[in-house]
Parts: sequence; structure tokens; C-alpha cells
Amino acid sequence: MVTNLRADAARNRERVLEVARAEVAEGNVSLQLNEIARKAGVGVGTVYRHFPTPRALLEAVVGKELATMVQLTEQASQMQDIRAAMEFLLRRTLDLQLCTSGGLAEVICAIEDADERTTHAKSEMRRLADHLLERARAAGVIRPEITGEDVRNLMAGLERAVELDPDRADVYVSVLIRGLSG
Amino acid sequence: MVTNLRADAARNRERVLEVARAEVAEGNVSLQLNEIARKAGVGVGTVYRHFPTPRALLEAVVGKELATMVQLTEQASQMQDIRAAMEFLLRRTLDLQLCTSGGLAEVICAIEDADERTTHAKSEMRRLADHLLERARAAGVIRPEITGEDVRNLMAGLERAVELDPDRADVYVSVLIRGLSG
Amino acid sequence: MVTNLRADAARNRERVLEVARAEVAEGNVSLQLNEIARKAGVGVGTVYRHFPTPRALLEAVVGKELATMVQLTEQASQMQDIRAAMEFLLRRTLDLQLCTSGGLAEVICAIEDADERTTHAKSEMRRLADHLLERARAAGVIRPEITGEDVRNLMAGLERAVELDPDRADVYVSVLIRGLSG
Amino acid sequence: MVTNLRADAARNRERVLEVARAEVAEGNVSLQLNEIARKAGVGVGTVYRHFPTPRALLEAVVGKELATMVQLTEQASQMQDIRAAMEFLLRRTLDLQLCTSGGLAEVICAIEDADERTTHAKSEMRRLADHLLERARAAGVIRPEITGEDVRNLMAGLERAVELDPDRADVYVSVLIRGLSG
DNA sequence: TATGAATGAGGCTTCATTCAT
DNA sequence: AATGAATGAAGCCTCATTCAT
Repeated sequence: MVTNLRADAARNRERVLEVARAEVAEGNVSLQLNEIARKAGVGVGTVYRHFPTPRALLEAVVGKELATMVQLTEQASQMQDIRAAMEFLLRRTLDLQLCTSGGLAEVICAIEDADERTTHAKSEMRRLADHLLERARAAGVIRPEITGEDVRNLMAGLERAVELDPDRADVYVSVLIRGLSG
Repeated sequence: MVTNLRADAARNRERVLEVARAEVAEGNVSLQLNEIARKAGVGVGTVYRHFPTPRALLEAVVGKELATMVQLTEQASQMQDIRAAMEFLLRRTLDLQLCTSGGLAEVICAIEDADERTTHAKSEMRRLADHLLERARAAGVIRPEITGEDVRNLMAGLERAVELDPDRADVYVSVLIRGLSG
Repeated sequence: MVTNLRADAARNRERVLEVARAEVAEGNVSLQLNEIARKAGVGVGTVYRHFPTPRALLEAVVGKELATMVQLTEQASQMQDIRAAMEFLLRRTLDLQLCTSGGLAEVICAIEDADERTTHAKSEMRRLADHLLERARAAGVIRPEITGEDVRNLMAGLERAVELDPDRADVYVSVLIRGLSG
Repeated sequence: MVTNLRADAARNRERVLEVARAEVAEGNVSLQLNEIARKAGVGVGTVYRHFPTPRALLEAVVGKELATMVQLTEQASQMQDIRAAMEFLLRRTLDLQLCTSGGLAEVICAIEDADERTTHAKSEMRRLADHLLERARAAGVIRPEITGEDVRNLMAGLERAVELDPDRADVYVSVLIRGLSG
């Protein structure tokens, strides 16, 4: 991703990201740049240089998952069984959202992005997902009035439900799938 | 509700609650007691006396809605058309959750309560809801593996989805209903 | 000035003002509220409560001098010898400006005030000064094109000159007086 | 001015100076070396190499104006009409001070200089000005007790007054001229 | 009981300066 | 000679909570 960076700068950036990732994994989605600097053993300024806002840092943290989402969507697009594709995509999406404690969902549902790479990834993901959804609608697997936006919103909601009882993730996904079905 | 309270104390309590309710309605679920005291025209200490923690205040605020939920659940229990009953209950629940900006959902899904009256109301509501659900399951209106807890969690999630796009509330409710259907 | 204040609050307020006054006297006109809190031995919040902005504090600090200015202007207004009155007023004004390290001049020349009592005092002072100036103009002691605003601006400038060489204060005042003369 | 400098180093120096000059012209007299480096497209280190302190940079920036001042003073010295000479010099000095947002006045009135070329220019300027003043005194155009230092201090003050109301620059200059007159 | 002044930890962000590359 | 990443002190301000009145 970021290449034109001095070796030591890159190392620091990685350390910060690592710490931030750990925070997110622990559920602290509102990242405190000072705290992260301390844990990463770098000066505050360093964190601010790399990530001017908590938002930018969050996007960098979930960037990997967002990229994965794009890949998954593409993968799903290429599956023959459209219902299986939807189930696959939603289930995997949920996993990604969960391991980022909702950070990914937040980035996906945000209207403004801090980093344009986020915007690009999101729009690519949407393009693919909307296309898949179109096929699903045509196949009668998804009700016609459901938009891609709806699915993303419902997924964000689903994630919250699963946070409340992680053991029921599969049940909840199946509820959503059935709910969306035509 | 609260007895053995001097008239002025009761008046203060009400004023605080009113202000807090307005805050919650505006989406400020993490209540700032200082701010509330100021708006209510009472000292901070007074707020703390009546509501030792923000949590306690939140519970007091949504107490009315929680009571309404109990009533609604009871009402739903008495409806003949079980599917209509479920739809009625979920839709109305969502409305209550929305007008408390998720405060109600938070209280309902919380494991620990600050006030035991909350605990009582919640358990009463659960009893009634579980009973309704039992009937719904028997009637084949709800899939058998769905528990009352599941419904509550999914409702909390639904509320988040609706927050993301309030205009789609009806669609999202219908998705949930269908998803729960046997 | 401020009366409806609890005894301890008033004491703290005074302590803060005292420290701030000392700062100003030492030339630190841009008051640092944290620093002042520390020196006054009170919490930062206390300072912020009494003086929401550095500006408000500065105005409070020079309030006394501003009041004195109003008195002096009134006194000057009642003197028979109009030239002596102008000399008296300018010289005394300069003294007040100097002992506030220009803080008074800054407040006087500011367009926006933090405290409306400042605004009142300033407008009272201007009213009196403009009246005196009118008389001075009529008496041919001040050139006709000079406005009250001009005098205030020139006094602010004069203060800077005097800061550069305090020993020459009298000379500089006499230069100004002569410069203003018709 | 600066010799024995590699071509690229000289170019960098110039770029920095240009940016700093623009800052000063806009009123930012306390120069932020980071900011300037960014705008000049050079590293901070480069700025520090050429100008170890903000002060040094400021002196470099107003060096041109200081040189102009020397020229103007010389020019004024050669004018026949001594009153016209004083008026010419003061008015032009004020213009220079204004377009450096007081930076020039600050350098002129400073006791310590960062760069000895500043010291030289200042002393040359003083020599010429004092000489002119001597003539002015002799001609009865300037009051006998006024020193060159006084004039410089008063000019610094005048600049402040003009900053407060730039439209009155001419009036204020005339006040000073008259004030200095014998 | 009520008040609201006081506290001060805790979060934020900037920026002058250094120094490894 | 140039770079610019890194530093971290230093300033800012808020707000949850306590406690003297």
C-alpha cells in the first residue's frame, strides 16, 4: 500500500497500526491517538503524522478487512449457486465485521471517508455487491425492493445482534437471509 | 413510583427526568449529568442524589417506554391473529426504541440493571413475550429455534439498521418478520 | 462588582485575579489559564468557570484600570484649562496602560468585548472623552480632524514607544500633545 | 550577500526567504519554520541550516527593507528642504514598517541582532539619521531634546497606531511630524 | 435536601527542534 | 548539503464526581 516511506518510518507506522488493530479487536473503536502512541512506544506527533485523525487510523486498521471484503464479494460473484453465494458473502462479511468490533461496519456505512483509498475500496465493493444483488433479485433469491444499501445497513445491525450473543451468529445470519428472500 | 419524597424533591426529580428524556430523544444517550442539571435548573448534586449513575438515569428515562412495552406485549398476547400480533409488537417496539435513540434497546439487552424496578419490568416483559413466542412457534409463525433472547437481540440490531436509514424502517421490519417466520 | 458569590468562590476568584494581574504587570498579556490556575493553587476548572476565555480574564484584570480611566476622563472634563486637561488625561492614561503592559490599551482598542461591563465602561469613557475632545477642538487646542478614535489609537502607539524607553515617557507625551494641537 | 554557497543551496535559501517574506507581509511576524519549509518545498533542516533562529530569518527577510531605509535616509540627507526631508523619510519609513507588519520596526528597535550585517546596516542608518536630525534641530524643524532613538521609538509606536486604523496613516504621520517640530 | 463551586484527571493537538538517513 | 520523520513538552479544554456551604 504505502511504499515510498523511509524504512524507519514504515516500521513506526506498522507499530502504530498494530497497536491500533489490537485496540479495535478489543472493542475500542474510538481510537485515542495519545494512548496508542504510548503503547506503540512512539511520540504522539508520529501518530498524528501518519494518521491525522482517529478516523484515518480506523480506516487504515480495517483497510485489510475492507480489501478482503472486496475479494470475498468478487468470489461470491463467481459462484454459480446464487443463494449459496449470498450466504457465503453475508457470513464472511459478518466475521470480518466482528473481528473489527464493528469498526469495519462503521467504515462501510460512513458517508465521509478520511482516505480516498477507503472510498475506492468501498465503491468497488459496492459495485460488485450491487451486481451480485441484481443477479440474486433476478433469480428470485432476494426480494426486489431490497437495495445494496439496505443489505449493508442490515448487516451493520446484524453485527450488533451478534455482539449481544456471539453463539447465535449462524442463526441470525440465516434469519437475515430468509428475511431478504423473495 | 417513588413515594416518601418531599414535594419539592419529587418536583426536582421530575424536572431532571424531563430534561434527560429530551436529551435521549435527541440522540444523546450518554447523559451528561452536569448539562442536565443546568438545563433542569437544579444543582448537579440534586441530579446525583436522585440518579447516582448515568445508567440509573437512563433507566428512569426509558422506564415509561419499558412499561409501554409490557403493555404492548400484553396487548399482542391477546390478539387472535398471531402473525399480526408479532408484526404489531415488533413494529411498536421498534418505534419505542427509536424514540429513545436506542436507549430502550440498551436497557433491555443489558445484563445488569441499576434499578430493580427495571429488572422487574424486564422480566415481566420477557415472560409475556416468551409466552407469545411460544404460541407463535406452535402456530408455525416463528421458526422453532428462535428464542425470545434472539428476538430481543435482533431487534436491537434492527434499530441500528434503521438509524442508518430511517426511511427504510418498514422494509427492515418486514425483513425481520419474514426472517423469523417458520 | 461581583457580589452574589459564595465566600470561598469569591476568594478563589480573587486569587486567580491577583495572579493574573501579576502576570499582566510582568508583561504576559496573553494569559495562560492553566498556568494561572497552577500559580493560584486552584484547579483549572475553577479558572475556566470564572473566566471562560483568556480575554475575559484580561478584561477582569484591567477592569479596575478601565474604571479609573472613566474617572480620570470625568475629572479631566471638569478642569477649566483644557490644554492642562488633555495633558493630564493623556499622561495618566499612559501610566495606566504601562502598568498593565499594554493590556489596557488592548482592551480599549478591541472591537469585541468578552464582558459587557467592559463594553459599558468603554462606551462611557468614550462618551466623556469625545465630549472633552469636542471642547478641545472648539478651544483650538486639538486639530479639528482628530477623532476620539485617533487619540486612542495614538495612545496605544505611544505606549509602545514608551515601552521601548520608559525614561522618555514625558517627552513622548509632549510630542503627542503638540502633534495633536491645532 | 552570501557567497561561497553552492548554487542549489543559494536557490533554496532564496526560496525560503521568499516564502518567509510573504508570511511577514501577511502579518505573521513570528515565523514558523516548519510551515515555511513546507511552503518553500524544502526540508525543515534546510531552513534551520540557513537560519538558525526565527530571529535570523526575520532579519534576513527585512534586510532588503533595512537597506532601503539606509538609502532613503541618505536620499533625505541630500534634500534641501529639511522639513520636506523629514516628512519624506518618516512617511517612507512607515510604509516599509507597515509592509513588513512591524517586522522592520522590531528589528530596528531590537538591542541584540542575530546577524552582524543587521547591526552594520542599523548603525549606518543611525549615523545618517542622526546627522539629518542634527541638521533638522539646527534648522529649528525638530525640537532640540528629540534624539534619533526617540524618533525610532515613536515611529515604532506610530506603526502600531496605523495598524489599528490604516486609513488614518497620513493623519498620524502628520501628528508625529508636528509633534516633533520645534 | 439542595446547591453549585471546585477539582483535576484525561483527552486533545501543535510545533520548535533534533537527528538518522 | 538536504531531507523530513520523530520527538515530546506544552498548551489547550471538558466533564464526571465530590464536598463544603
